[in-house]
Amino acid sequence: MSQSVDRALTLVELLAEGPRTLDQLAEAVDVHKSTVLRLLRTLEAHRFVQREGTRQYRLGTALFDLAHRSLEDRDVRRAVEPALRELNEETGHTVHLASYEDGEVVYIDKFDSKHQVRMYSRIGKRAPLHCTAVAKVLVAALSPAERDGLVAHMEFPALTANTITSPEAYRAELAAVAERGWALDDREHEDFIHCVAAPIRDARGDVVAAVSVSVPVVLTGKDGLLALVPRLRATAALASAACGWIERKK
Amino acid sequence: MSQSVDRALTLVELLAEGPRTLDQLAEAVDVHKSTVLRLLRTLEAHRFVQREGTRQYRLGTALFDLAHRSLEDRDVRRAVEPALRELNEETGHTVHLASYEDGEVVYIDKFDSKHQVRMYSRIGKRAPLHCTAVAKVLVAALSPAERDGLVAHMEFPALTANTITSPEAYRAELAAVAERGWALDDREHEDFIHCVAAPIRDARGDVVAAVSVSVPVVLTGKDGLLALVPRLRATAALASAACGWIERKK
DNA sequence: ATGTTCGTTGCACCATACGCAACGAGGTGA
DNA sequence: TCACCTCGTTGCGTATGGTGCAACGAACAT
Repeated sequence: MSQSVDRALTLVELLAEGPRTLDQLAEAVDVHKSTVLRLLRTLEAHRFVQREGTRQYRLGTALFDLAHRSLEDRDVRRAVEPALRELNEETGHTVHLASYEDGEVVYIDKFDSKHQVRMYSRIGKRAPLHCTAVAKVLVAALSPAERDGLVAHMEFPALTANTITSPEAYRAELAAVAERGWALDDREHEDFIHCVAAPIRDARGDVVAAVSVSVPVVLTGKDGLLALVPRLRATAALASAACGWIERKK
Repeated sequence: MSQSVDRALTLVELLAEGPRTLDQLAEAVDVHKSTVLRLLRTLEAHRFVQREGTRQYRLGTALFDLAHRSLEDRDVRRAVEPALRELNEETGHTVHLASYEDGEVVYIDKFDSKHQVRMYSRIGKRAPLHCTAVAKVLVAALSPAERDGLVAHMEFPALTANTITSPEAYRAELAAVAERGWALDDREHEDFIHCVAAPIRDARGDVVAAVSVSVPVVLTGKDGLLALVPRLRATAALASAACGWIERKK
């Protein structure tokens, strides 16, 4: 561990709480102010901090650059893996991670159920848009224009008795999903399985993926499934945090 | 300048371009890999970088925290001042910065016209919602619910012959503003002045303020005013960048 | 004017960050 | 299976670079 780097980073963290003067910083990290000054100068040269007026330091603009640039090549799958694994281990049910790309919803990660009864799915598989919870979440998050274009060209084959089979009903469902922040697949895809899904957001608030829990009906009735929603949303929140999302108060 | 801090920050900047291995980093900054390892460990302890698998380093999540936290207490006015000042000096016209809070639009900064003909306004003054360009921009950016609530309780006194005097016309105007990304006040507030305004966004893309240019009609006709729009939008983009906004490609 | 509170500079010392070289783990090819 | 190669990791001795000190200077207040 490098002492000076450690101190410099501590300074940055302190400044995250608001602007500080040199003396305040020196006292907070318990280092001589001349030392703090040198560290700040180095940080300033890299635009990690900037001076405000003559006696105030604050965080610099490099942090925005860095945060955003790292987001771009950040692999969502890897970032959210721990959160999803935990959900899978805690509930024992199948957990899916899906993302939307070019008019399709694709499963990009999967954690198998620990129960005997499993469902078939695999990474890379395309999810039907009209009867899966993840697709509902992802489509509901699209821009109105893109969403309308997509829905206009969709087909609605009835896979079970509960499948949504009309664009109108689907649009209404999407609106409901967007409103409440999670989606339900109530045996709309397969007779013996139902799911709930929630969105994962990045630093900008854009929905970058959806996480779902799939449960065989024989194991858990609808009430039991809905009881999982808070746990699911907690996972989605954790996963979003790993992608840079910070919930904005008020 | 502190050598180790300097090197550590350089490492962070390198990692912003994508994940790297220890050797790559050592070579890039031209220091021994054992040294780089120690720096990375320190950075890792502060969550500035994180390991991906066993032989990949990438930026850590602390950067998101920091970037967002610094945004919150960041003073928009101070951040965008240089951009607005430049617009004012270049065009010579009055430039306003306004923000929305609790149902009101307030001028929070102002750069006076250099021409003889000035307009009256002051920092802290409330802008009429129905007939100013800044208000149109800010109200158009509200959530549908908040916007509807606001418009429902608005009054539409006719201040000039051009003032919008009905909720319906105002709603249509807001939609047009949202669509094209800037707003016009075509002598709707005062007979002898017209304005254009554009939104300023933060890192999350939320509209945090609006910048406007106000021009006396005697100086510049409507064509001349509209010719200022590209310049205005450039300023808004610059100001947004200072608030952390990064335009997303595609 | 006088005092106070900051940021800033030069300097001498020694802690600390450094490079080196050797080790170990994990992967690859024959 | 073994040998080889490529990385990350560790311990160590050294001198470089970071540190605290004390004095200076600027800005502001009394």
